[in-house]
Amino acid sequence: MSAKPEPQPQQNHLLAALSPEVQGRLFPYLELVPLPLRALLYESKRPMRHVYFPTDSIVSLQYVMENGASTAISVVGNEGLLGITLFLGGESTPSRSLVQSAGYAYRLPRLRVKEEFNRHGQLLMLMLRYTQALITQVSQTAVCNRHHSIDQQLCRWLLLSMDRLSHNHLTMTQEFISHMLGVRREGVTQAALKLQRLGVISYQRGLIKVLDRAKLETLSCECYAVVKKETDLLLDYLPQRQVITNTDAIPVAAL
Amino acid sequence: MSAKPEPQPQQNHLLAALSPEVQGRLFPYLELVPLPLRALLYESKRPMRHVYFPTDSIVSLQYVMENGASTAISVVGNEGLLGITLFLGGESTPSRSLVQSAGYAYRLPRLRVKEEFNRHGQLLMLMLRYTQALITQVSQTAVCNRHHSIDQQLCRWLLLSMDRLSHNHLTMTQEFISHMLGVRREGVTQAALKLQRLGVISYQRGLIKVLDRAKLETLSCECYAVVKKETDLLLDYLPQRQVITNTDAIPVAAL
DNA sequence: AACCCTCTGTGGGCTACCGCACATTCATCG
DNA sequence: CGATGAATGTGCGGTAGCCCACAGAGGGTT
Repeated sequence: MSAKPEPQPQQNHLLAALSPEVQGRLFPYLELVPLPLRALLYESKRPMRHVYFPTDSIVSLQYVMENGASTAISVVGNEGLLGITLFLGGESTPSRSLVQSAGYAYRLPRLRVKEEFNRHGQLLMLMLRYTQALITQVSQTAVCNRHHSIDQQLCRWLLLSMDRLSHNHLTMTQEFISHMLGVRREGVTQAALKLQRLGVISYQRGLIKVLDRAKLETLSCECYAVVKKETDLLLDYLPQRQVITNTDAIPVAAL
Repeated sequence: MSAKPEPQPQQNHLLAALSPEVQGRLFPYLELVPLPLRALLYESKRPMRHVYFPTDSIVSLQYVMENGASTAISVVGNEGLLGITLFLGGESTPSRSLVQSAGYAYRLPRLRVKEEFNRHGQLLMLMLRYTQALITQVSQTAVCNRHHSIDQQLCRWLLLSMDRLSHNHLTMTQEFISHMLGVRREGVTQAALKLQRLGVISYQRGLIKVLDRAKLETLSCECYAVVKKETDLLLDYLPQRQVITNTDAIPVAAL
């Protein structure tokens, strides 16, 4: 911990896209919190107290069923935030948020979020726009679950995770991935073996290294590209601060 | 058409939940449009021009893949609206909206929606709250696609559709349902046969009658109940107009 | 009445994935 | 340094859903 640089709020793309004025109001209330592997940010059906903005961590939204089986419906990293339910008007969701890659996040108490919302400005707009991207990801997960093989889904999962990290390795076991994809562990083993034999990845005991990202993309189903495109659109839309100056009206695009 | 009563805006639960004041502002701009079976409200990636509030029609949100295969990710009827993308800040989505049960909807031009949004009042709050319910439905579809049998999914689908109609019969062929669920037509035939033999439904050439709704619910997976509960929560939350009086601040629940 | 087209039912072979059981490898820790 | 437990590899039978081909069965039309 000694020499490791502390994450900055700007590492989160949404926080970075806010104008200096809004940043000035909000940043004093940001709290840096470490997110250890497998921590639960939100339990299913429990009230939420903060909105989280990951800097270098990855968090998965997971639906857990009655029999304990689960499926991840989206992956959130420094491109997004956790807690959209708070501003959508609910207190909780049927899903839970599980840390999939350890790191840090900044969090904002829900009261501060409420205050900022009542200004009807950038933060609201950003969160709405992000919600759009999230819906795309969840929808595409539904499609992928129906139509694509475990092999393809593993590629999609690896790519989505890689995009949210600054390095080319992931710390997660096959067992863990199987829970994320909602499939058997053995199925993941088979898929991972294929990828390793193709020289696309290498791994051992919970450490996965991506060796050939381009090939990984060709092996993935179209679902990854669709989600990536939406996420990139979001980023294109955000960082132009000079455009986002009106804090009185919500700039609903193209209306 | 002669004796058939014209649908009223209040048949849509969201429109009905608006205060008289907001209704007074918006209703003059509502346009009643017939939605014939299999009409497309929004094409994938095409700009949207209106927000639609179904009264007695049912519309499905569908994702279509490169090879033409498709899956419906949600069902929208008089409990909701179509076009959340417009206020989330996008111009289009990768999905399309297909009329699954003919009927009517009221629609509002996007400029009117924008105007009403800039008041930061009830309409925005309603749409946010509805978005929450929609996300739940999409997520649960993802889970269902992964974990449940065609039999169970057919039950879920029939129940979701029934809830949005005032009668107990559906006009849709097995072929059509198969496209909605993203499975083969023969798979739907098998599932439908089982339900018919159990006396739960009867059908012939595109007309399905639900005979034993209670049993249909027991045969369905938990996904239906989860979605139903969220939708009901939405309805509980909305119709108390006396509570929703502040049109200056967004009443973000529980913040 | 004959025809046609849509909708529904059925069968056979195939594959992906599941559930289960167990073997093997590797890192860590006493 | 050997033991222990977690992570990964493998095999086998079962099954749900796929693809393909085709056979009835109604309903509507001419």
